[in-house]
This record gives sequence, C-alpha cells and structure tokens, in this order.
Amino acid sequence: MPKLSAAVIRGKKDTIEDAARELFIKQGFHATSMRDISKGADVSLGNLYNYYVTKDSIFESIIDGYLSVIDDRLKTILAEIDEPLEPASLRKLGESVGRLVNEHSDFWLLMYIDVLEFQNRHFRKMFDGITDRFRKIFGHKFIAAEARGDLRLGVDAASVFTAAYMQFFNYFLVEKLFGGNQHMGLTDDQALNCLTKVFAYGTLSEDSLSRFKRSANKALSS
Amino acid sequence: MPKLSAAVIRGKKDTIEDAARELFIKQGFHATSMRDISKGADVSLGNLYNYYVTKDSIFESIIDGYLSVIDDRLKTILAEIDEPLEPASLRKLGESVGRLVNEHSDFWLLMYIDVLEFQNRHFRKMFDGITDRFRKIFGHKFIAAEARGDLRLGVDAASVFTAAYMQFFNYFLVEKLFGGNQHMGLTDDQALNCLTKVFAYGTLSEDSLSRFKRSANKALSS
DNA sequence: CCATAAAAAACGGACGTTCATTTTTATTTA
DNA sequence: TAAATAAAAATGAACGTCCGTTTTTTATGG
Repeated sequence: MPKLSAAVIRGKKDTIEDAARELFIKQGFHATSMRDISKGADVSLGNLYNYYVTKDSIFESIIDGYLSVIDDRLKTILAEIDEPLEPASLRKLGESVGRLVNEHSDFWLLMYIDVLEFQNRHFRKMFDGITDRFRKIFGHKFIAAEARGDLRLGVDAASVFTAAYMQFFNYFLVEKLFGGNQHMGLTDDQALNCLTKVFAYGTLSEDSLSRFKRSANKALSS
Repeated sequence: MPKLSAAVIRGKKDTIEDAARELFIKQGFHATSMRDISKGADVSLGNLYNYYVTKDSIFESIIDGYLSVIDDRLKTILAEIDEPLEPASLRKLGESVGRLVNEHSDFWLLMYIDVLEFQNRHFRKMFDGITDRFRKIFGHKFIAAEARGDLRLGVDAASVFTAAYMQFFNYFLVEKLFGGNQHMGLTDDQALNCLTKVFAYGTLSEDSLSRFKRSANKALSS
C-alpha cells in the first residue's frame, strides 16, 4: 500500500483524537485505556501506534490542536472590542467568555488534567503574561483613557482588564464544571450585569462614568 | 492481639491518608496505586484493607477531613470581618484567602481530581449556594449599608461580596497552580490592592466612599 | 491460647506497547 | 482496462507488568 495522503492521515488522526478527547473528559487520562480509544475511534489497538508514538502523545496532540482553536477564538473576541474600558465592551467580553467556556468545556477539563498529571506543562502559556498580552493589544487605548482622566487614581487599566477577564472566566467555569448552579445568586445575565457594573464603576472616574452613561445603560438594560 | 485503641487506629489512618494525599496530589488518583500508598505509609498492602474498604474510600476520607478543616478556616476568616463592604475588610479577605490557597494548595488539587474523576461529587457544596451563605452571615450588615445609601444603585451586596471572594480565590489559584507567575502584571500585594480598589469603588456609592476614605487609605497604603 | 493485627502471597484482570501477520490500495505493468 | 506488484496500513494476539482486591499465613500481646 502506498503512502496515504496527508489529508487522509489528518482525517484519521482527527477521528482518533475526537474519540480520545471524549474519553479523557468523561473519565480522565489515566482511566482511559488505549483499548478504549481504539474502540471509540474504530481503529485497531495496534494501528493507534502507527499514528502516535505513545498514549501521552495523543493527549498532547489534542491539546495542541485545541490551544490554537481557543487562541483564535480569543483573538476574535478581543478584535471585536473597540473601547476596552467601556461598560458595553466589558459586558460583551463577559458574554463572549461565557460562550467560550460553555462551548468548549471539555477543553477546560483537559486543562485540569494537565494541572494534575503534567503540572500544567501544556497550558502554562494560557495565563502566563496575559496582562502584557492585553496591554499589547489595547495599550494605546489604555494610555489615551488615562490621558483623558477616565481612570480612577492608581488603577492600572491593563491589570483591571485582566481581572475582569479572569472573573468572567472563573464565573462560567464554576457554573459549568463545579456545580455552582447560580453561585452568585443570580442568573447568568444578572451576574454579567453585576460584574460589569463592578468593573466599570471600579475602574472609571466619576467624570468618565457620566460620559459612558449611555453605553452603560444600553449594556446593562437587559 | 487485642483490639487497638481508637486513638491508635486514628493515628494509623492519619499516616495512611497523609501518604495517600501526597501521592494523589503529586501524580493523580488513578496514577497512584495501593502499593504506592502502602510503601509511602509504611504499611503492608493487605493491611490497608483493614482500615479502608476500597481505594476510593481513602480518597473520600481525605476529602471529608479536609473539607471540615477548610470550612473551619473559612468560618474564622469570615468571623474576623466586621464590616464586609469596607475596603479594609475586602483587602483583609483577600489576604486571608491568599493564605488559605497557598497553605492548602494540595486541597485544591484534590478538588480538580474530584471534578475530573468524580464529577465534583464531593466538592459541590464548596460553591453551591455560597452567596446565600454570605447573606446569612452578613445579611444585616448588607441591609444596613443599603439603608444608609452606601451601595451604588442596583448592585446587590451579597453578590458582589461573592464576586470579590471568588476573584481573590481565583487569583491565588492561578498563581499557585496554573503557573500564572504574576499574571496580573503585579505582585500579590499590588494585585490585592488593585482588586480591593475595584470592588470597593465598584460597590460603594460616592458618598460612602468618602466616608470610608480613612479605611481605604489604611488598607491600600502598602 | 486466642482474638486480632500485620504481612505476604495469590488472583484475575487490565494496562501500554510490540510484533508477526494479513489486508489494503496507489502505482506499475501488460 | 485489468492484472500484478510492493510497500504501507491495519490487525489482534501476545508480552511483561502492574492493578485493586482477596485470601492465607504469620506475628503479637493480653
């Protein structure tokens, strides 16, 4: 048999990784056997080793693929934000993060697997230097806001933006994976409003707040 | 050999659980074998089954013991808080949560094991209804604050307090377990200041803020 | 001596991985 | 176009190891 086309190989790897991911998420990495994966992917046990060197490498391949998907998604989310400190933008960020968490909850479970079984080796980059990343994207906006006097004294815009991002993230993770079931005592929508308000009021000076009133009212009316 | 005293049995269980916890945290639940535990605790393999019915029950016993330790700790932290919405109190809450996370980081790893391998069965109560819990403790303070007009329009004190608690929690967890290494671009101390400011400014009305100025200055001077 | 604790041995099964074998299929040949 | 070819892909049995648990044996001390 001549060599399979790259597309066919990619396709087969995809079906293997799909099955493996489903199993890893459902029962963890160590609890999932190569036999489980071979059954799930409808590929013989031995054949798995024509595509992957070890079981670990299947896990790593899944994560690598996922990391780029999530990264793209995050880029899109951030690209849609014009004025990062506007209440409306914060609220939108929260909604986007909520969708990101809910649509890819398996990914975050893999992150916990990585924390536990690989000391977060593959996911470190997720949070390492995230503030700098935001600063790189929105730096000029932050500086302009500061120059306009939009910010409260002694609050760093990039740090607060990171805090807001992390809070939205954590909120939905707790709801989705930790059985929070409305742990803030509010619906998702109300919680988003609440957090948006806190971060807007907490970051913006009174002057700028009145300027943003229209944006805030529109964003928090739901 | 006559029956061992309850104290001796408790002591032996403690050494077994200490060894098991260390192993679970280092390499996960499924990756840790009963033989590992027996070696770690210097107890023969068979003898483990004189103290625990199954491997799962060792895990559960560890969690049960830990949950009560953490719960006590949290009670102490909350008992030390007089005025929950004062900046100084929020800052102190953050510091306490930081210590709680850092001193018991193994516990939180067990939580992730629980999420992955037991669908968070044992830890659900950690976040479920947490806002109600805060409301039960600080309810009268929240009501009084609202009556005094301390709160911004449309922000629920208990929800915001939960948000602050969760944010502090998440901050230190990311730093400790996810390789965040100053992911907010600040030292722990600066990050605590930043978050305290955001939650104080974000929650309190301008009037009450000026009243709290002394408290805030004292809390955020470091 | 006896009840109990502790240790050791044994059990059946599942694990990740390897490998000899069979099947498949793109290409070459007729 | 159809048969032949050969190299790659797919297979599943087999390997040695380790698993959680059970059973048996030995040690202990009142």
